[in-house]
Amino acid sequence: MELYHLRTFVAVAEEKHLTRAAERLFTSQPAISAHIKALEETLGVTLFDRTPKGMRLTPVGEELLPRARQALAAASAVMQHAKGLQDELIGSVRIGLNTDARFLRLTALQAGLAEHYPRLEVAMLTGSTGTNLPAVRVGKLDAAFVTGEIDDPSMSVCFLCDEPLVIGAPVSLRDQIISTDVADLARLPWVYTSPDCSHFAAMRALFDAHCCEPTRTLIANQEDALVEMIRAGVGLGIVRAGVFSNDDHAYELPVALPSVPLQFVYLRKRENDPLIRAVMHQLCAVWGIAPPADAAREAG
Amino acid sequence: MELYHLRTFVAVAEEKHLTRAAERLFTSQPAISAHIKALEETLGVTLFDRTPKGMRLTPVGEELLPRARQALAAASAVMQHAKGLQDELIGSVRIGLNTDARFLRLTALQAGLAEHYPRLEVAMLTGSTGTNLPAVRVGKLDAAFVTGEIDDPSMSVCFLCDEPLVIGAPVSLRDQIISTDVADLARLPWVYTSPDCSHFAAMRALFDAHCCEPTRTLIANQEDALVEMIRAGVGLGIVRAGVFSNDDHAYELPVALPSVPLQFVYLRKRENDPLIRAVMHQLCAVWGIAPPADAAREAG
DNA sequence: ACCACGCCATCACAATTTCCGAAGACGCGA
DNA sequence: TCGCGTCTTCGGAAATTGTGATGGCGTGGT
Repeated sequence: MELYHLRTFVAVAEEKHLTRAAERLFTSQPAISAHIKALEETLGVTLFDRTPKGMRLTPVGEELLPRARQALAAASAVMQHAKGLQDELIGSVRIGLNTDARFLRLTALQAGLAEHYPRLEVAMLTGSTGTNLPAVRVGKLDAAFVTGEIDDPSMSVCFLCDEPLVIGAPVSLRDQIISTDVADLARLPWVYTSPDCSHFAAMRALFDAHCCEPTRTLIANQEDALVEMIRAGVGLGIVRAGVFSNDDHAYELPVALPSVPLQFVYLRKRENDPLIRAVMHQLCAVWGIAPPADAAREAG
Repeated sequence: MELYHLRTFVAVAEEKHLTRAAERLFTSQPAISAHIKALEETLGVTLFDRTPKGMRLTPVGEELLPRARQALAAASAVMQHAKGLQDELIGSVRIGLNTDARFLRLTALQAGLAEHYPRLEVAMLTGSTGTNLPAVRVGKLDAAFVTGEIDDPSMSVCFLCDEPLVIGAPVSLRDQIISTDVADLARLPWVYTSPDCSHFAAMRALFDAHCCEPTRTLIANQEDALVEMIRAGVGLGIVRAGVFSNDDHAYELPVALPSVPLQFVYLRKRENDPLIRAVMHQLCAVWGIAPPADAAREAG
């Protein structure tokens, strides 16, 4: 028994004629006849009395008709519900962060996602470039903010902005900072970032260029931990410009540093995933950049 | 969308593998794959995430699954209900009577029908042979008791018993009944049956044989009316033997009359109608006669 | 690092089902 | 009695569905 049997059953019951039911269902009358016959055989009951005037429901058919309607309605409900879910994103998306929410414009992103996909649960998970990348690779994250050049063909990378770096210094060490010469600074205590952080590369470049090695004091792989260490006076460190504005405990040294790109990454194979598309769409709107074109052509 | 799509959907959702779902549904894995693909296309949503380990429901699929189950259950309810109605007779059957209920053994017939077909509504409609036959012909009755020979090829006739006839006379006329000679009796007042009643034929035969004509007094086409007329002293009449046993107002004259057959008739073209079959089966049980064999061979 | 395994998607072709148009059977009404 | 409208049946065509083989892909064991 299939749905078309029931559809035909109901149509014939309502039209009381095979011919009219056939017209209503845009098919031929023999087809309708066969449907009814097959249905009657599988059900083992007679649904209609055949009269010269048409088809009249038997008491059994009368009794089965509302159930058939119910089944059709239930099937229709599936389709209806699916239509409602058509372009709806439901479930959750996990986005890895690598720095503070304001700089990443998270409230705007969250607002855009919430507005367009009210049933999408958005999880913003703090981390760092170093932890975000593998998390995205293994699927623990759907996408993530990272800094620095990403050289991974399995990743799609979306450039957001250049992030200027500065050397941050605690106020408590101001007395010991007599010059902004890198070699001098290297002798002071430093808070290291972890090697998988892009700031680490910037730091290496800086000291290598001046042929010196900083004093290692502490390694922090979370940016806010790093910032707190600097503010607490543990040592100098490389941070994004602006984190110490109007800060009583730390300030920026006027040393030119290269900037690193802030980027948004996700698995390339998911670039056509509606979830990713939606997040990217909102993200690009927030950052004022063009969303990635329909990337089907480079999917192979 | 058809039911098999939903069946496959549910099976895959439960088995989490196309392969296993295919085994469960006794078909091949590509077929299952096609079902899911087609369903996803008609619904416009993605139901499963394809993983190397199998199929995992998406949140959308998760949401649609119970509705799909509901639709399948509704369809299954149709079949279930139909199975229950399989050999059940529902609706009503109209049986025409031509004499009193006890003689027709109606309580036994009613009991048998009620026991085997509790949902069958049985209507016993009083009438006479003359009114019952056309009523059966035009479908106002499904079957009827009649007396006398029936010569109608469109009718199936089932002989039940021979019905002995007697001349009934009112006690109030006893004084005027000096002999049982028919010619003498003919001079007394008579209550006629209508010409379409088999008793009428018996009456005609009786008087024709004795070359006399009875005095017509009143015509009654209902047997109980006839009986009442006789008891009220209106005149003599031909009735079934036994109706006046222990009756204070009328009695039977010892005049030999031919008997007429009591029969049960229905439209021959309905002889395979389950309703007719059921009634005949019960009727024959009550009357202790063999039910008509599967009459398919003489249906043409 | 490699290979074997299990998973699903796709393909071409076969089997089945469904569908159609025509013809037949039947009862009704003119 | 004939015409009309109904449903049923029939043969062949069309569409759908199912099958087995093949390939891509990721995983886990060696």
